[in-house]
Amino acid sequence: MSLEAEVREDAADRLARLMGDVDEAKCAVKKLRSLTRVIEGDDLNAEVNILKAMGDPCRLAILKFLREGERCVCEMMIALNRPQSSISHHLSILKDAGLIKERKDGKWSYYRLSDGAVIEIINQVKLLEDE
Amino acid sequence: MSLEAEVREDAADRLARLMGDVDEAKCAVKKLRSLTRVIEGDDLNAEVNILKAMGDPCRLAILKFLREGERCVCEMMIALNRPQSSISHHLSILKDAGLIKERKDGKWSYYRLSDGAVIEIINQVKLLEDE
DNA sequence: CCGTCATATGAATGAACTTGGATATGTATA
DNA sequence: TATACATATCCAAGTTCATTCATATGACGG
Repeated sequence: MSLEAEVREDAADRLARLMGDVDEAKCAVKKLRSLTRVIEGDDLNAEVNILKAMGDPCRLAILKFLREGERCVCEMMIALNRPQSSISHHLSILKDAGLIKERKDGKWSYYRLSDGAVIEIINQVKLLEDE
Repeated sequence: MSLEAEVREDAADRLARLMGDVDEAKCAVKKLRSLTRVIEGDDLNAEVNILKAMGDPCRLAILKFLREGERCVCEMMIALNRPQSSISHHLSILKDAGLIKERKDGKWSYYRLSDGAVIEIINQVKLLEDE
């Protein structure tokens, strides 16, 4: 039996003891695992990447800064008061996560939010924080 | 001059050169810094904590699991197939961030989402991911 | 082409985080 | 009071991540 299955078995045993009735417990385990499948049906990793990308002070500040519209790197350096390599690094993480889009124009790179959902997430987080 | 101020000065010089006009650049810098103040006016740290708490595969799965309602630790162990110490550890992070609430009943601890905003954030993240 | 400029990338360091086993805490039951 | 149990906390090890200096890339102007 795989290690993973053992872990499950252990937990299932607990539940059986908890519920008293073994058959009932088996049924409950079945239901729980079907929920697992629903959760894992989403691409958890992609979603985690988005949240991880937003979960950094510098990057969240960048996103908030971009609510106003398109901006270039040197403006962010001033507004956020960080070295260029830091801003550039964080921008690439945000871009990889699909949160922002880039437009190159000569020497300059301009960035903007890729979707209104980003603003919506920021707003909901603020709602949560205010409670 | 503080290191921080030097960084700003450096970036401001860049902008001045970029815009050609020093006075115009000073004005632009002023505007950028006022935006900074707006961004930092929010409690960035609290917001980052919320996003960081959500940005982990196990914790996001827990939150999705709790969409269905109140659950105890042993159910999460089965559904997410993780050792008890891991589930417990992640629950405490989610609780500290204010994302979930706890109810103790005898030996058992039950957890639930603390606010509908959590579900809303998860939905918006999924929207972003699907694009 | 050559130097300058805006931005990206590489590399090294240190801090923060996840993980899981071991142990502690606190509750119920006999 | 002693035991079993659910959950929390501790600890050590491995991993990921942010930071920033140094360097590379690629575009513009002379």
